[in-house]
Amino acid sequence: MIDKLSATPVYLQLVAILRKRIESGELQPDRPLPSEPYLAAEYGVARGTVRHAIAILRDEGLVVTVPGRGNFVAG
Amino acid sequence: MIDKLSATPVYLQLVAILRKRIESGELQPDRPLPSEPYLAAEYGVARGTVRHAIAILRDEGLVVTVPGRGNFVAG
DNA sequence: GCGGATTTGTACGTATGTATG
DNA sequence: GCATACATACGTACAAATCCG
Repeated sequence: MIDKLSATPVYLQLVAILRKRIESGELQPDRPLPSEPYLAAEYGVARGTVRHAIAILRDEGLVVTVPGRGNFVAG
Repeated sequence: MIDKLSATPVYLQLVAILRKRIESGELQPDRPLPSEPYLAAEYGVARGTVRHAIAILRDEGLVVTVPGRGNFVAG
């Protein structure tokens, strides 16, 4: 999934992957994304990199973050 | 300047400080801000915290970042 | 053109705090 | 109280871009 040798930064690769998972319907509106630690383990990246990617999706309005609960696909 | 015990996160305190330095005219349009390592040392915070604050000012359009050159007050 | 210095960019790891369930 | 999850903050390392001698 993630190519750490690519010219595209890992966090942008992750943005693209998560956006695809959302737009494909695999991750559905009002449903939580996998937790940040889970995504970090799933893709073999640091949690900070996951947070960087999610922050971009949040800016785009695709994701809503709720402290203590999780990151949700915008409804 | 920075109160690490405040309820206001350090990076938001830094946003307020830098915004004031810009709006007061101390930091002038098209002139560079002090470098990130310099600001980090000046305020006794980590460089990541400085970058967090600058990213917000960039989103607000007050700062323009040029890789390899520096962060500039929007002209 | 080359090398070194400076500055921002990316990525990692760790620790602690806050909110929720 | 405890476990889970996000928020903040620190530190480190290296890459990439720029500039200058």
